Amino acid sequence: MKKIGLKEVAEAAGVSVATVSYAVSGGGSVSEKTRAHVLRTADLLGFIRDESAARLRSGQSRLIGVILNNIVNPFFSELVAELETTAYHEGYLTVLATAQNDLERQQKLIQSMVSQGVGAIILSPVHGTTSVDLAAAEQRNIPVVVCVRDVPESAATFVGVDDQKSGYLAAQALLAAGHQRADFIGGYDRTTTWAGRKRGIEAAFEDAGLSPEHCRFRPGTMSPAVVSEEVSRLMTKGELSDAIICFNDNLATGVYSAAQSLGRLVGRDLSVVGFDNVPLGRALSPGLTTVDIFPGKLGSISADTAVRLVRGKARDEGRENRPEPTLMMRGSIHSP
Amino acid sequence: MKKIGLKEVAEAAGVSVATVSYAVSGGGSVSEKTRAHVLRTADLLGFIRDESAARLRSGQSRLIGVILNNIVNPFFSELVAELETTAYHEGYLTVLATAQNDLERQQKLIQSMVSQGVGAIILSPVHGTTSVDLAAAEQRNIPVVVCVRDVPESAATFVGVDDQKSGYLAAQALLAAGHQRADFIGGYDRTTTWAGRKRGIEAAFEDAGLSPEHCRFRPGTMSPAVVSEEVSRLMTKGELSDAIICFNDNLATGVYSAAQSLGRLVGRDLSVVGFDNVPLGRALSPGLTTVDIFPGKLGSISADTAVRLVRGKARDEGRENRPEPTLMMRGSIHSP
DNA sequence: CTTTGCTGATGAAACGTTTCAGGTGCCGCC
DNA sequence: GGCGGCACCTGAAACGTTTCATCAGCAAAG
Repeated sequence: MKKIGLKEVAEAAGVSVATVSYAVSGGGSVSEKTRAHVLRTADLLGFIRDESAARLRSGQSRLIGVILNNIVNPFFSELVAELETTAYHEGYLTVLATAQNDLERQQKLIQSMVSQGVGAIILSPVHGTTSVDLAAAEQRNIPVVVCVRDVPESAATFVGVDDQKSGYLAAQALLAAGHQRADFIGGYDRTTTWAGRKRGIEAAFEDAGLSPEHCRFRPGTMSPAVVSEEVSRLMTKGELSDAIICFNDNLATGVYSAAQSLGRLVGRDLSVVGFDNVPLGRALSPGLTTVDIFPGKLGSISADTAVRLVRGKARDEGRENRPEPTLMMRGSIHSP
Repeated sequence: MKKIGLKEVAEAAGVSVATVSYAVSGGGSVSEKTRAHVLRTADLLGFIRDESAARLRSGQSRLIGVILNNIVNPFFSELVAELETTAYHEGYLTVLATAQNDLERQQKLIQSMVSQGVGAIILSPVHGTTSVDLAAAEQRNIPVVVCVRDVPESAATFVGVDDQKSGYLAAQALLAAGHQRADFIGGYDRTTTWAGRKRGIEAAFEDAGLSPEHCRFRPGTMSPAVVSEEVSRLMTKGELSDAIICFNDNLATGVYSAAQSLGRLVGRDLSVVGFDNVPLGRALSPGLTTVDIFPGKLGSISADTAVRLVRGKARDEGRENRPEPTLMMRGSIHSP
């Protein structure tokens, strides 16, 4: 079973290799008749174009690299799902990899992706990423789209929501219900996302005439299990307020299970609010009040931006269509 | 900023292109001294190997294709997460795409992946997939690993659990609690997975001395929202038993929210059991009793199998280490 | 009739690697 | 001193595609 390449098709169709190439890739000038004929023989023989060779020669890639921390978090599942779908419709395949909070691994992944010849990289950076970490890609003229978390002082295009506004909305929801204190649990404090939300929360407290000290900030984890353990511990020691802002919905499940095992009821004994608005939050009982940051939309915007950059369009367009964070009210907030 | 290839490194190091190639790829015979010298200059210049060219020439790929229906289902998130991690450690990158229950799309994806030159394809097939759908890959000698659901009459390696046993365990859990009837909700009846579980459930009823007719089979959806709607409808009409087997944990969340909106309590007024054992099930209250089929393990086994096949090892090894489905008891079952 | 221009088709040179078939030089052995 | 053998290195031919420069043919214009 010999491999079918342009050459084989050309022979069978009685034309030159160049003509076949133009016919299948739609370029050049080929008469309608020969084009049809070539295409017919091509898929008669089962011709499949070799993108490796095409990329080598033309430098154009139909591959987009995606690097993120952890795809198990439903926020990223949703993001990736939409990202992949829009990329597919634009004719691109996605190479997916997870960096798992490991800067060195992220580094290697960027290298590998460049090596594989992706046309662009969509990156949700590990905390601690700096602009020099993106150099490997940018040296080779591979555009980078930074996603969800920004990387400081980088010129790369950023796709994400206004974190400060998100934080403000979350805190405001609790304050409006009459809470005077809160705890902000989870996340990594070295990310721009965490820092932005913190500022927003503080601003909300100030606008309500309360010192920002009324909110305790407890970053450090992205694992629901750890949050659950931490909340249990703090709660039994009485060191926790009854208003909890979780860094994301996924972590909020940790609060729910801690509450359950201590016999407290979310929405009656304590208030919880999250970020992301993933489907999971609707399944919890009571439903989780959360700040919707439209994970799916972030995915499709990232993909769109990436393909625009691959195709060499201007860097700045599309920077404006960032979704607006929106409060999604459900039953997890009570009035003290 | 010119591109740095073997040639540039060769010039800078004062050796031939061939030597550089051998040095960076570890083959051939190169003295330790020159190898070290070459490697040093290589990363001084920031050399990054072009895998497209390498693949073109050698036919060896460091890419593994993964095609599944829907990555939003946490079962698949877990599977993909482990898959990607083990592939990474073996030196492979994964190209991820979703077929979204669309046979034609799956077809195109297989083509694209072959075209991109993946070394193997891991496929969780759309319902209705037959062995001819895999021809495009197998003609080009690209091994296919079929995952979770099998494709009938295919020679491809299969990685998945014993579905019949899983179904048996789920039903048995309900029967042991004293239930006499049940409803099996969700899933697609044309998949081997659904059919296997159905057989297992029927077997359990028979072993308990009950006619299999005591269980109603209601396949047709993979969406929690649809399940929720369906359960609400059937429940208010009184057409539903109080023992529900959900095709997977993700769908079970639909039952939870339906129950909540109708004022019924899972674990007191009705029993629910799922399949998969994803983290989500622990966050629900009460915790979801489920049949663990080890999504992560399935992912890593698939990856392992795929790289073994890429490297040309025998087809049959490793078929035996399939995980055993295991019942995971939590609070979602009551005794009527 | 010659020139110009245009359409459709082609030959051949890249792209960056791998890898085969040699080619040096050097050592040790008879 | 000649020779085989070894370790190390190199030139050059592929791999399958894109794409530039060219060309044949033909019609319209001069």
